[in-house]
Amino acid sequence: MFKKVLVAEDLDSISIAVIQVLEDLNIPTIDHVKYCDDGLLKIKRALIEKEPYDLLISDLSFKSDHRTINLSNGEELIEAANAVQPKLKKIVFSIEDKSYRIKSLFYDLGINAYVSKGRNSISELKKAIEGTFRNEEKILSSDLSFSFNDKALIEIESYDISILKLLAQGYILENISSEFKASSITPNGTSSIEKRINKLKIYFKANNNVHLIAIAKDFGLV
Amino acid sequence: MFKKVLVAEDLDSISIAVIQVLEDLNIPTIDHVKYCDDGLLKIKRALIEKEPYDLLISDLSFKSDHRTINLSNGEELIEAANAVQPKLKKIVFSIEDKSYRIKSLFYDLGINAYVSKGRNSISELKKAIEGTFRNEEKILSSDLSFSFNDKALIEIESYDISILKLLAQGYILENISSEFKASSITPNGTSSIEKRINKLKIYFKANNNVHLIAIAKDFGLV
DNA sequence: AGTGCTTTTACGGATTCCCGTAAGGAAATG
DNA sequence: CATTTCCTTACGGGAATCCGTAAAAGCACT
Repeated sequence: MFKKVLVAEDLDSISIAVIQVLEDLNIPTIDHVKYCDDGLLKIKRALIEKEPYDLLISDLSFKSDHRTINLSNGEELIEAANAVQPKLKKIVFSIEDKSYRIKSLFYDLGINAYVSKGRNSISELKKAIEGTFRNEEKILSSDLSFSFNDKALIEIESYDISILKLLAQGYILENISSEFKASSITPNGTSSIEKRINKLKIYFKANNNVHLIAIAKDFGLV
Repeated sequence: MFKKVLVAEDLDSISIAVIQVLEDLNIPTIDHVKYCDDGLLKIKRALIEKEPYDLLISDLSFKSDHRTINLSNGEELIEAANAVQPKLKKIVFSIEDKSYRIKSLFYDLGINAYVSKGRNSISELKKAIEGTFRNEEKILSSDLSFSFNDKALIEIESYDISILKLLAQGYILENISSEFKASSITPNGTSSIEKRINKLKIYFKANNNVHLIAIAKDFGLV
C-alpha cells in the first residue's frame, strides 16, 4: 500500500473522515494541508528530502479567507504538482458531479481517480485508493452516472467556454470579437461568435442569452 | 445539555465529524438522516412518542439521486419542522456564506445559529451548540464577515428575486409582466419591471441583463 | 488551376433590450 | 380642495440581440 499520502482539503469536517480512511488502510505517513499553497510546498520539500509522496488526495474548491494565496483551487494545485512531480498519483475528492468538469480532470490533469462526495463516499474513497495503488485507470465513484463514452458534453470545448465566460462578464458580441482578436482566438468575427452562441442555445434549450448564462452557471461551465 | 439531537446531512464524510462533536458533548441520543424526508419522519415520530428532539442540526443542500423526495433541501425541512414543532431549536451547518441567504434563515425560518463549514468549523459548531443551549440568539460562526446591521442586502426583496428568477428562466420583459399579472404581483407593467431591473443593474454594477444574471447566480440569489 | 466542401464573415430585417422623458394615478400634506 | 410627492405606467429612439441568407475564404482532392 501507499507509504506517504498528502491530503489537501480545507473543510475540517471532511478532512477528519478522509484521514480516518487512510489510517484504516495503515498508511504510515499522512499529511494534511488546508491551503493549496501549503500543499505544493510540502510536495516540493518531500522531493528535496528524497522522500516524495506516493499519492495526493485533493479537493477542488477551497474557501478564500484573509490569507493571500497563489493557488486558489485543486486544479491549480494539481497542475503545479504535475510540474514538479509528474508521476505523482492523484485522487480528486470533491462535491462536483458535472461530467464536463470531471472529464477534463482526467484528460487535462491526468488524475487517477475521481470520487464524488456523497452519501457513501467514504467506502468509495477507500476503493479508489486501493484501485489507484493497483494502477487501475480512470476510476470513477459509482454514484456518477456518466461514462467516458458519452459524447454529449465532450463537444463543448474551451472555445465555447471562453464565449460563455465573456458573456457572463457583461461583454457584448462586439467586445467578445475584439477580445478574441487581441488574444488571437479564431474564429473571431461577430457573426461566427453569434452562430456559436446560437448552437449553444439550441444545445441547452435556452430562449436567449440571459437564459443561456443561467444554465451555464448551473452546469458549472463558468 | 441537550438530550436528543437530530442531524440531517447527506455527506457521510461530514456527518462523521458532526456526530463526533455531539458525542464529545455527551449527548445521550444522536440520530442521523441522509435525506430531508427521513428527518421530518423522525421528528414527527418523536413527537408522537412524547420524546421530541431538542435540537436539529441541518445542512442546506442535499444531493439528489435515484430516490424520489418531497423535501429537497434544508430550508424545506426546517419549514416543515416548524409546522409540526415550532419550538424546536435549529442550527444550520452549511457551506453557504452569502449574507442574503443566511439572514433569511434567521428571519424567515427562525433558526438559532448558523455555522459555516470551513477550516475551523468543528470548534465553531461546538460553540454554537453550547450557545443555543444557553438560549443565545442569532449565533453566527466567527469566520462570517457580515453582521446583522449591514443594510446592504436587506433591500433586495422577494420582488427582485422573482424578477431575477424569471429572467434566469429565459423570460423576456413582456412574459414577466404577464406572469406577474397572472400571479397578481404588483407592479407588473413592463416599464416598472424594466426600471427595477435597472436598479438591480446599478446596484450590482452589471452591464446588461446577461451580466446581471451571472452575478445573481454567484450571489446565490437564484 | 479547378471543383466541391466546410468554415468564416458579412449583411439586413425583426425583435428585444436599454434608457431617458413624461403622463397618469394614489396617497399625504396643508 | 389644491399641491406636492411618490409610484406606476406609457412612449420613443437608439443599441444589441436574434435569425436567416449569402458572399468570401480556406482546404482537400483531382
